[in-house]
This record gives sequence, C-alpha cells and structure tokens, in this order.
Amino acid sequence: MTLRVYNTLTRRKEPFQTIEPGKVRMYVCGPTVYDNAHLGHAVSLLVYDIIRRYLEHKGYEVRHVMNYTDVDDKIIQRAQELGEDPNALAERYIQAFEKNMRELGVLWPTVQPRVTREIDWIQRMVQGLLEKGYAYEAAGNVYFDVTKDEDYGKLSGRKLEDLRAGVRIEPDPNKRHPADFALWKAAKPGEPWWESPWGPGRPGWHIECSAMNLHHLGEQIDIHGGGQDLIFPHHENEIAQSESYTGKEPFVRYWMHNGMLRVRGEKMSKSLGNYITVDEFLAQHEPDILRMILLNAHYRSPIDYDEPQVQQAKQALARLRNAMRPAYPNAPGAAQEVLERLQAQIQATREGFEAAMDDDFNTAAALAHLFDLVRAINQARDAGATDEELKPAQDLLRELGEGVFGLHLQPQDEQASAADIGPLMDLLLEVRAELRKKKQFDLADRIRDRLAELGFRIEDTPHGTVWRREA
RNA sequence: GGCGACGUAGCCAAGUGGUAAGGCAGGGGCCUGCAAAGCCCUGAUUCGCGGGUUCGAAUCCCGCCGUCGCCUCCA
Repeated sequence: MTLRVYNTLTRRKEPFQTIEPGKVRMYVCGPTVYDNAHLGHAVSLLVYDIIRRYLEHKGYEVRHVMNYTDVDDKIIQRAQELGEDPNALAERYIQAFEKNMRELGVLWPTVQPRVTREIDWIQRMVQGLLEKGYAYEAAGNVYFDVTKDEDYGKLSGRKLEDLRAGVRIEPDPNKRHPADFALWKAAKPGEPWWESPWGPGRPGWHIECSAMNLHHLGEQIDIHGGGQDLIFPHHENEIAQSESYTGKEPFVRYWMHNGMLRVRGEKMSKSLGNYITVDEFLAQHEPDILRMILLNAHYRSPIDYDEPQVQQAKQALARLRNAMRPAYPNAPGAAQEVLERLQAQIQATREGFEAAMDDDFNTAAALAHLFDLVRAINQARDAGATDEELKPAQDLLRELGEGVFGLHLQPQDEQASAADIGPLMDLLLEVRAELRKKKQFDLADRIRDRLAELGFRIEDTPHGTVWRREA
C-alpha cells in the first residue's frame, strides 16, 4: 500500500514519492516569537509531529526543519512597548515555545533556523531575484514583482486582477502592483537592521522561509506544511520567490495545510482574543488530551475546541489506556478460540491502521482500528487471557498508539514507582480482603477511598483485586 | 465582491457511486456487598434543503439555505 497525500496545490490526493528514495525533506512554518504559544500553535506542532512519526514508521528518514521568525514588525512593536531589546524578547519566547514543545512531547526538528542567523542566505536570494528581474528597489526597499511571475496565484487560486480589486488597505506607494510584497524592508529609526546593497534594513516576512529551505533542505523539497491561514499570501509568495530564484519547479512536491482550531465557530487567534495558551491548557489537562482531540478528526478539518470535546477525548484516552492493563490476577489462560480471534484482530488492526494512515493520514479512521483492537484485548482479558497471551496485542497497541500517535498509554514513571510500593500495597489489599470477607465493608471502603485520595485506584474484579496509580 | 472549505445520530467524527466505521454521552443486561473497569445488547430506513444523472448517491451535477477560513499579521 502506498501513501497518498493531499496536495493543496493540485487539490488532489497524490501518491507520495520523495525526491530522494527513503528520505523526506519536510519544512514546517514555525511561529513568530512575540508572545506565548496558544493551542492553535500546538495543533500545528502536533499535526506535523504525527505526520512525521508515521513517515518514520514507514521507514523514511525525515529531515524536518522548523523556523523561528525572530525579527518582524510585531516583535519590534512589542519590544518597544515593553522597553525590551527585540532580540532578548524573541529569545525569551523561543525558550517558552520550546518548553511547550517538550511538554507536548513532539519529536524535535532536525534544524531550527532563525531569521536573524540566515541574513546572508536571504540577501543572496534577494540579490538573485533583482538580477533576474523579478524584483525592484524603491526607497531602500526591495519588492517582488508579481507581474513577472507567470503563474503567481497558483497555490491559492487567485488571479492578479482579483487581488488588485480586493485590496483593503491603502496601497504602498512604492509598490508597482498592490500584490507586490517586500523582500527587504528599509530600517526605520530604532529598528534592528543589517547592512545590505540596498541600504540598512531587514528581511520581509516571506523571503525567510524560501532562504531557509534553500539553505537547509535544497532547491526542491518534499513536504511543506503550515496552517491553512498561511496559504495566502505567505506560501504563495514563497513559491513565487523560490521558483523564480532557482528556475526549478516544483519548489514543493506536497503542500500540506492543517485546519484551524476554532472557538465557538471562530478561528482561535491572537487578534480575536479568543485563545487559550498552551500553558493554560496544560495547567488543567495533560497533553495527550489535545492529541486525542486532533486524532479524532482529519488534520485538514477545522476543530472546535470546547469543554465537551475535552471530556470526550479524556474518556476515549482512558479507554485506550485501560486496554494496556495487565491480565486479571491468577488468569487461567484463554481458550484457543479466543486467542485466535485476538490474533486475527491484531492482523486486521495493523492492516486497517496503515491503510487509513496511508490515505492522507486519516487518523480518525486509524484510531477506530485501534479501538477495535482495544475491544478484542478486553474481551480476551475477560476470557481469562494471561499477560503473555495479551502481550502481542498490547505491544501493537503501544507501537501504534505511542510510536505513531505519540500518546502515552503506559507512563514510565508510573511503572517505576509502582514497583517500589508493590509489597506495601499487597499488604493493604490483604487486610482489606479479610475485612470484606468479614463483611466489614465500611472499613474496606475506607481503605479504598483513602487510597483513592492518595492517587491509587482499587478495583475488585471477579478474579481478584487490582490496583493502579491514577494521574 | 473574489477564492476556498464545510454541513453525517444528543455530542465529536470516518466514509466521496453499491446500500451508514469508531469514540463520548444515554438506556437495558452480565459481573459486584457497593463502586470502578470490562463485556453483551441498544441508536441515523438516513447523511442541510430542493431538483437532476444513474439499475443504484451521503458520495456525481445544478440551485438554494447555513457556517467558517483567506483576500491585512496569524499555525
């Protein structure tokens, strides 16, 4: 089965073929670091994390680049408001962002370039675009001339005439066409600047990604990802710059765009003020809950964030985790027929999961296959299967649920601490079993309740009492 | 105004020509002293609405209604 990926450029799912066999060059647009990350940023991180995990699961070696925009209007403005050095401000938010990345458990990008450290590559591209006649200078600025680019608008499906008509802000008098965009911006007093052939200034927003791609991945790449809100103008402009500069098409084989996170039907964004920061979310919920919310939908669909969603994800996650629980105490072993059914489900799950993921990373369908496996595991456990007998199915659940989806189905620390208190817990449960035998349920329940307060859940199954630590 | 996406049970959601996955919530049952977890059974004759194409459509076409995104910085 081959992977098929939806390409925004062609608006179709296409067979996934990399430039170099077995290797994927993937670029994902990172944040502008002028404030704390909100859940929208987290969605993007998690979506491409899951995509990358699946590619690696399939055996690809992924070179994953995620940039930081660490110099731009908003950073400068914010720094001026706070009386802080723009570089220091950017650095502060990069650190905060990376803390969130660690908390969310995303695989670390191979390279994390920053605009301020790529100035020479950026200038080289600007210069090249000028020389080739795709750009022009005006008052210390350099603009890309969209009329020189034959197929400008192909990604977002826009025509130049429409853009001219639809301009909402007053056109920059330096621009020849309203859709022209800055490659290099002349520095205003008090702004960070670099020396250049066109005078002191700094890079425009779009050129950085083109330059970083060229520098870290090459003239042509396999996957370029980002939020759907970046399709226009950001990615459209990237294509224009990169293809005009290198003369090679396509710049990107597969343009991927994730759906927006919404709140009460509207996009979660800074400007609307309807956002929840990653820190705020993580103070209330574990990161896997956000992962579950995403896994339950397709990455290209918008997702509404609300409390019911969170609760549903939480319950679903608990169901996955419960399947990882051990066999009942003194399990006698399941009947041959039961084990055969479990074995058949293992096979069906592996195949179904991969087929779903191969279809443009259909995580919702893949997750459904995981739940089928969950049911089979629980059935087998109820039928008396031993740990040994459950192991192959649970191993698969862990391989796919943890390895590909990035969930934590069996936290390491829980197991470690469990080992330490095991004997103590056995003693307590022994006493409690005596109490129950003597029908002293008030005392037995008190032990159960008190242990629950301490974070240990006791459950009396038909086969004996089991306990586990609760998060 | 232009470009694009979406509308499937109470909720989330997959499914893009062959007769509606999965999860959450709910109801009934099993198990249990109770609880929890788990298991079994249970829900859309129907996929925003109206036409059309087809032997057959949630899936294709046309129209309408509604929601959202982009066109300005945004993951």
